[in-house]
Amino acid sequence: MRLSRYFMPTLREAPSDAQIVSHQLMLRAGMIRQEAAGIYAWLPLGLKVLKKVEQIVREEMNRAGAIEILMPTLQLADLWRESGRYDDYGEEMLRIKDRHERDLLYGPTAEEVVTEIFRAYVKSYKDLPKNLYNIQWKFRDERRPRFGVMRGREFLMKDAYSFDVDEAAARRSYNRMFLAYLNVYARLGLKAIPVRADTGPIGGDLSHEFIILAETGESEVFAHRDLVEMGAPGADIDWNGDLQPLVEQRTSLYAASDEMHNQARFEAEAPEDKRMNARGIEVGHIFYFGEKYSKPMKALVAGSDGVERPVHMGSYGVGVSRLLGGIIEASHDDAGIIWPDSVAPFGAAVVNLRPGEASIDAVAEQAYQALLGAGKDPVLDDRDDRPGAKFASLDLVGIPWQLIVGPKGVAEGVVEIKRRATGERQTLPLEAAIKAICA
RNA sequence: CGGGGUGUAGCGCAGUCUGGUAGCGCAUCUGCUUUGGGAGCAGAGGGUCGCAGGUUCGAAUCCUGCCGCCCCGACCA
Repeated sequence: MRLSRYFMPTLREAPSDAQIVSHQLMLRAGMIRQEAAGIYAWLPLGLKVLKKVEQIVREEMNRAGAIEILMPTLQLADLWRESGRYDDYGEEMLRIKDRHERDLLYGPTAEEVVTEIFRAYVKSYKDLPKNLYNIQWKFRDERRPRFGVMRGREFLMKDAYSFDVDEAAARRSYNRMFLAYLNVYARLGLKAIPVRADTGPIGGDLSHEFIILAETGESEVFAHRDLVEMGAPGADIDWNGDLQPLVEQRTSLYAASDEMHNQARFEAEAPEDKRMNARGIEVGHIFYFGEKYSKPMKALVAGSDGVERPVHMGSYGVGVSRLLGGIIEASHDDAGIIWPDSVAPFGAAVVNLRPGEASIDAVAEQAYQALLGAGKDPVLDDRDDRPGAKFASLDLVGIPWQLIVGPKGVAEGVVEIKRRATGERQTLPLEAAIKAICA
């Protein structure tokens, strides 16, 4: 991609409606455009990052044995009447009528739909367990949308739903998602803490929220330091094996958000030098809810004894669009966004300081082709701008590497590379520069 | 939904109190100079002042109503 032909409308100043840094930077970087309160159009750069985050979530879901489907955004109210939630959900549900005066709604979540799908086909314990997920736009008509994509009304969510024969089996499904979530956040360059969440009327210990650490985060989190340092389990664990020890390792250490926090317990369970008090952003929520939907909606499976019983379900959400805001909150500086390599809109930018000057163009093109061939998803900055303007906008949008091709270097047979995250620069021959970026 | 604010060019803002027909910076366009961290000079284009009524010789400015958006609170991925 050539920047001279791309659509990357960066702004020098942040629009005044944006209060938090991630919102300001997403607007300034030309990633999103607000179309209504809490509703955004995704511009090329924002869309690229959104797709990369989405793909990482997808890969980790698949790895953990979940199966992707795609459910509709518009749902029939009758399904929600079956579960009893149509009247309970309140003003946050966007209700719509079609031309036949049928009640529809723009889905805020999909338990009803997925349960309807499941019950239509699955009748036996032999077909369990199953985990179906989708990555789809949701709508919640928040009273007060804010913080850009962190608290929008329309948002992209990955929601997975597990189906099991009993609670013990459901726990195994839960464990897979628990660990898969940690892998997702790790790949996104985030430090995530699973904290016990309120299970409401269901009870039990099977509900966790995942909070990523960010100094500007909205919620407060208290945790044992070792939990953060322990990190993710990694891709190569035995997903069909017993995951309980790995989960227990991470749930036995103290971790709580402010509303669940108990200072006395914290002090009892973590020595003073291990007590961490930080700020974070909630980016995932998993819970087991048993027969809450399967019972009223008659999603029954026959057990080995031939008796039909409601299937045990759990649901697992990740706010995909929200994660973009979360990543930026966790990773930025005064100059702009610092994308982790895994989700950066472009892997590297080749900065041509003198577009139109044949000798420089040739080296820039060569660098660009080399990075392209190496699969780095590069962009060529051939804009007719001053160097300072180019550097500033590339820093702003957070491209991890800049490969700078200018007259001085080309005369000496070298280029310069700059790492966005650290500001570190190196002057190298082109070959070595490419190698360093691809390392 | 309660409280507070705000709406003037793509973005950031002044002008409103005290009515006289709209301005500044950035961005855009043209020309020249410049070229390693958001350049300089000269010139140009762009706004039914959120919408609808009303008062007035005259309304961005005063009055009424509506709408949008933002912030604080209560609720959520």
